[in-house]
Amino acid sequence: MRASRYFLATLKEAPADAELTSHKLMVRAGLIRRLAGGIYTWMPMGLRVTRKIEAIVREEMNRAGAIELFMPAVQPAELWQESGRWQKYGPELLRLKDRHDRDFCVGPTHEEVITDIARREVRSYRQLPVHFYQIQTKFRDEIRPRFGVMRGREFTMKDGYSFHADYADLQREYRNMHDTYTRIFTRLGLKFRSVSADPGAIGGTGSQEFHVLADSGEDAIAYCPQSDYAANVELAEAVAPMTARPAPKREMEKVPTPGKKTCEEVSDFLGIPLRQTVKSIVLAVDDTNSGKTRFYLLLIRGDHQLNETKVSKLPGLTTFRFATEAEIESIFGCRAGYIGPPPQKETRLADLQGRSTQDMIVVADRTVVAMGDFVCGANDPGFHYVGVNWSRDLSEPNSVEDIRNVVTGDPSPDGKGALDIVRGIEVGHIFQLRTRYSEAMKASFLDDSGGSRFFEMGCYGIGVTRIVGAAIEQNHDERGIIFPEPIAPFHVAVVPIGYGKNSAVREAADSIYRILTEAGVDVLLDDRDERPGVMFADMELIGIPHRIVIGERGLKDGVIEHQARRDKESKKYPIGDPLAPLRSRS
RNA sequence: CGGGGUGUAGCGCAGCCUGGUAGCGCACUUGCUUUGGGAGCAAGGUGUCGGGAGUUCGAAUCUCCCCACCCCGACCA
Repeated sequence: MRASRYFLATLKEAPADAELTSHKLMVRAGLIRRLAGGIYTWMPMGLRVTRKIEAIVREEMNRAGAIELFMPAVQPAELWQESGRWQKYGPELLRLKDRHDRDFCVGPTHEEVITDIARREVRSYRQLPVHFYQIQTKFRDEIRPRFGVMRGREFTMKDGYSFHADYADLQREYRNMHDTYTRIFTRLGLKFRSVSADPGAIGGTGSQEFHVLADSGEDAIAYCPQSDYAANVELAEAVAPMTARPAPKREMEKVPTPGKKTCEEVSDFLGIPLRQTVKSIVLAVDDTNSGKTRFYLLLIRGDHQLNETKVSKLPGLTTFRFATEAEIESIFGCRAGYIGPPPQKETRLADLQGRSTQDMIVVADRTVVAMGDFVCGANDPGFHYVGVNWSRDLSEPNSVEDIRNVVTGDPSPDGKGALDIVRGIEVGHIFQLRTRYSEAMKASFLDDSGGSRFFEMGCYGIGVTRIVGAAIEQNHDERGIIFPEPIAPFHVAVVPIGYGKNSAVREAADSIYRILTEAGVDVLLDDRDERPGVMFADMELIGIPHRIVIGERGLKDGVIEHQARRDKESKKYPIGDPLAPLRSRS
């Protein structure tokens, strides 16, 4: 490709709305342009990158035995009502009506459509297993789209769905996909890790995520360096402390803590370690049938964080919300910041609107029940208790659960060492759906004995457009993007100096361009006759892995200069074999 | 959804407090010079000052409403 006939859209400055490095670089390099919140045009240079990713994904999916098809982006509501997700999916599902006032949605995923295909087309176990996939545009109306293409509303995804006669065969394909995804991300040239994950909204049982490792990642991954344990922090189990609850050393005492609301503030103020404090979180569950609201008081250690995913899995707490400020005050008689578990022997703290702390269901984290002489709110504005102990000062909690995020140093759930935490960007996810959709949508086949059975299903996704952002997030420097070779828009930039006025340079550049192109190399010839600095800066910003410079200086000695994107300096090669610098590395 | 912030030329910004008819850098156009790391000089074009309503002799500037975008938060215990 000749730069003069292509469309470079590089920018010296990034738009002010771009925050994340990869987002800024993608806009500056002219890969994308924003059309609306979370909706982007893929400019020619960016499209080349996504196409290369798609090609690798497609090749590996085909190799793994999956079959490509293409499903509609717009889907009728009926299918979603059948699966129950028309109600469940919530506002992320972009709904629309056609001219006949019929309901449709723009597909955020395609389980319903593919299950419909399977129940119509697949009737016999002889047709199983089968794995369909597509590479297609999805739309999810994110609450807060951000980070450019990383959390966009419209994005490209490879989604595959497999159908099996029994669970064992589903597990076989699930492992096959785990291997395939590992191959794909390896081929893409990315540092990644697969982790156990929460199946979330899609539903089903087993699931693993593939994360590109990057400090700016939205997800936290807990892994054990001593074993192969790795899980999303949403899921990673915080095991109960081995140590028994210590015996009380001091009496419970109510101390003034004026204006100190957070555990950090109280800890600083009292000079007591943060890990000796307990924070109280009030959750509410609205019972839609009775119209009543149940309240839960969750207790976690001051330096820990609540894990909402774990909480939502507890019986009765599936649909929890945080209590409002007003609800907290009416129960505890004081503002959040000074609330705590109700001490024994103390009279009911408040009885406003018939609520009191005695009606609360107290759920303590596993760590908290092993604490002694701790600090918590006194349910009196401006006061906390110190030296609080279970049994002596407080009734035992109604239940003890794992409700916190694991932190660095926590024991690994497999008992083989301590956890470390890194950040990642989720670019792939594989699920065992089992019969979640086939049962809901009555998708069945006849087995070898003539009996009707529901399909065992798996589903497997890769965020194609997100990979572009993740790859850049992982590979960049102060000059711009450093694309891994397999996904770079061009493999080599040929930069002639003085193309417009020096015929020797021009002829050499044209010749090298021809040789490389004929050898099947993706070349961008910068024939714009710009000043060298401009061309160098553009090619580096775009992140083209190799640069070959042709100038009057080198021609005299019969050499061209090659510099890889990460190299500090260039190396000279004889002009006769322009493929040599690419061969010696690759 | 809640809170905060920002909307002025293609991009980045100043001007707003204290009202007087819009500016800087980059980019763009033309010419000359220059050409191994984002050139110099000269000339030039570019705006519904996010939208609407109001106050005023006069509004980018003050007031109100709306919209868009960005950030933070989602009860902080």
